[in-house]
Amino acid sequence: MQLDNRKKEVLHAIVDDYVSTNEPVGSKSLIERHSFNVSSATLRNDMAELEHLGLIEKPHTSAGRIPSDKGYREYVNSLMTIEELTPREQLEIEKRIDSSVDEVTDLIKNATHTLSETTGFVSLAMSPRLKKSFLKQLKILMIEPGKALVVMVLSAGVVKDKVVRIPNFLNDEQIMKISGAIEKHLTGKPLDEITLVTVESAGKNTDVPEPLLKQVLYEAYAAIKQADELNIYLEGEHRMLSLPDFSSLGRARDLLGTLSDSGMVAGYVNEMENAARELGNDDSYMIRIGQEITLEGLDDCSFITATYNLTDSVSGNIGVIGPKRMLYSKVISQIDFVKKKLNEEMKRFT
Amino acid sequence: MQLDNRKKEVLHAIVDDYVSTNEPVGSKSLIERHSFNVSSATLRNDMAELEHLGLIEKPHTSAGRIPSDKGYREYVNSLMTIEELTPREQLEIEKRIDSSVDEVTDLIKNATHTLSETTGFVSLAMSPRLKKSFLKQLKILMIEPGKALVVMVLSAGVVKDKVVRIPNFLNDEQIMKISGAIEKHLTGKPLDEITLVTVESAGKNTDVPEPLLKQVLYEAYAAIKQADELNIYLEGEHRMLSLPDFSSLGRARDLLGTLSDSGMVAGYVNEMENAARELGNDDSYMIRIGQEITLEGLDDCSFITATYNLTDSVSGNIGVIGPKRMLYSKVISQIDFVKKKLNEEMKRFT
DNA sequence: GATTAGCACTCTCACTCTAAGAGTGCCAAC
DNA sequence: GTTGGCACTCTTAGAGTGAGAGTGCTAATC
Repeated sequence: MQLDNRKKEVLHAIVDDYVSTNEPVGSKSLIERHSFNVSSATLRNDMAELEHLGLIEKPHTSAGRIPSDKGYREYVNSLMTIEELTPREQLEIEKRIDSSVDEVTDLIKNATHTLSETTGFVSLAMSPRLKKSFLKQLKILMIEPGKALVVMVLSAGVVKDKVVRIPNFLNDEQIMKISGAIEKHLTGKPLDEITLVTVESAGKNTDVPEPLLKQVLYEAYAAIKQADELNIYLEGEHRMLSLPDFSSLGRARDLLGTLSDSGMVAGYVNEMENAARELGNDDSYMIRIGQEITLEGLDDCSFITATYNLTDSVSGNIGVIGPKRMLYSKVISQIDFVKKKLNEEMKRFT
Repeated sequence: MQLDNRKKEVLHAIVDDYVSTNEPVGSKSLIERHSFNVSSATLRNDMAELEHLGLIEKPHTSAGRIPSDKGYREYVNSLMTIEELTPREQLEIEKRIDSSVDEVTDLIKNATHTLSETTGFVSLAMSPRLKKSFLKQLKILMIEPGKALVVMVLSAGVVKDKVVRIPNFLNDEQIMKISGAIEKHLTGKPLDEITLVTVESAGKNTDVPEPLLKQVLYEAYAAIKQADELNIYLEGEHRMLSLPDFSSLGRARDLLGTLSDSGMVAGYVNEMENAARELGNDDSYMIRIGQEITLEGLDDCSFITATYNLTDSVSGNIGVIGPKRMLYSKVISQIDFVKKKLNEEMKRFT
């Protein structure tokens, strides 16, 4: 995209004005609001050119221009400058991040909440991808005949558990043996290297009768697999209803309908993460604008995420879904700052 | 409320027609749609009377009538007849209730989901009130120096845990001793009879140095208290946006805004439950209509809940928030049937 | 070649006006 | 107590209008 300097400034100004006023921007009001040292006719020529390039568009013939998805993309990639949050804003966020919680999950939920409150948009976070974390402890506790609890402590400081069914006849001692054997053989192994075969061979030399043993091992395996399932936390969906961008009930309905399927949103966040890795993206954030988002009903939204790290190899995402018409530089710094604080807090757990 | 038979029929018909058409009901259309053997002028007199009694109202001078909150209340209390679901509808619900889950929480979430899908409204469930359930097991597992996991098995078949901080110097053996002592003394005690004093006296004769011991006991106590905290599961908020009753964005915003504060909703459900108990209500459901609901933004809603039982003394609520203008008899049977299925499934856990 | 002033043209938006339609309340008669 | 009749009220949809904002084009100017 080769744009001369003035055209860049014009696009920049159009995005800024449109974001702040939510009105299509005309050549005259551009002149009024900014100090271009040319006439409105000249800007009209520039604007025609920008429209020709697909960076801005008109809602109708006699309206001003609004940025297209491509225009926002250009703005985000090349034009905007990201400013640090003011100390005051930073303090506001720091106050909200609760550093007294004892579980990583609570910390993440807390950060999600903070992000929704500060941006005023929908915020979301994925639970950490635990595939690369390894087992530090695994205990099977008898709850009652036929039922046991598998408790796992993972290297990333995360505790997971799952209630499982076991054969009725098994006693405490037998369960302890199996539990001990699994722990002994699998401690230190990353979750994604643990398969049903690994678990079965770990329990091999326990003197528990074969079919019973096998069932317990299977359940233990299922518990381990469940531990690395991804969760997503979404918050602040209702905030979208207060934005003029979603004053049409239809759009709002489509948007909230899509967001209610949290599994789908989680899948999309993963897709973004993977795409960024493949591209070797070195930005601290990922961004998708308007139609770039393949989820239904998010055409008028932008989706911004960042990656937090629990350990070097265990990470997750945190981000925001807001209207396309947002103050990108501000929102990006907010996400970035929350992520930074989250990373700091997470050191306590590992 | 003494109404002669025809007036009752008129109110019944107005509610029915308004619920199905979402249009104010006029005297003429009442005659057309129902076989009253009188003229529209007579109905107009009856309607004037019903309006005088505050049971129906006019949106404006020349519109038909719509039921008032009081009218709906009369309808629900005295006029409607609740019909059983058809076998087909029952099957639909049975298919959705997943009987393979191993944890009570999952079962409840599943029932909530089912209820939202079948009614098309917002559904909600409260976690069981565990105050009256008693401790069956309590184990403290060392996770790493300074950190432990308190695992509790409760009489109602529920497993709870909490990560807690403990003094760094404590070793596995000391923790086991404390854990054993607590379990020995508190097993069988209902949660609401366990106080900090009880826990402290339970751990008294452990030979662990005083200040360290005290901290662990306090954390164990905190874990027990956290176990009986109430959770609420809300689902299907976005469905309200598809209803004509919330086609005004303002109303929709207020409603979803209120629902986003799940703690507040949970408090309200508790209040309903307590009020019903005090009144010795023997209905299988509780219902609040329009302004009877003290939550902001729910003026156009009705709130219906039922009580499920995990054990004789451990119960929770499940219900629906929908528009006032709903098919009460149908929705009530749906809630009732889901509750019944839920109760049946819960027997597996206790 | 870039910039500008001027102007005709287009489209939206807010307003007003109007007629149709639905429903009511009341009165006098049955 | 019930009914037919009728004047009255209020909403809604549609049509028409003028103001306002903005554009694109042309011809002149720097």
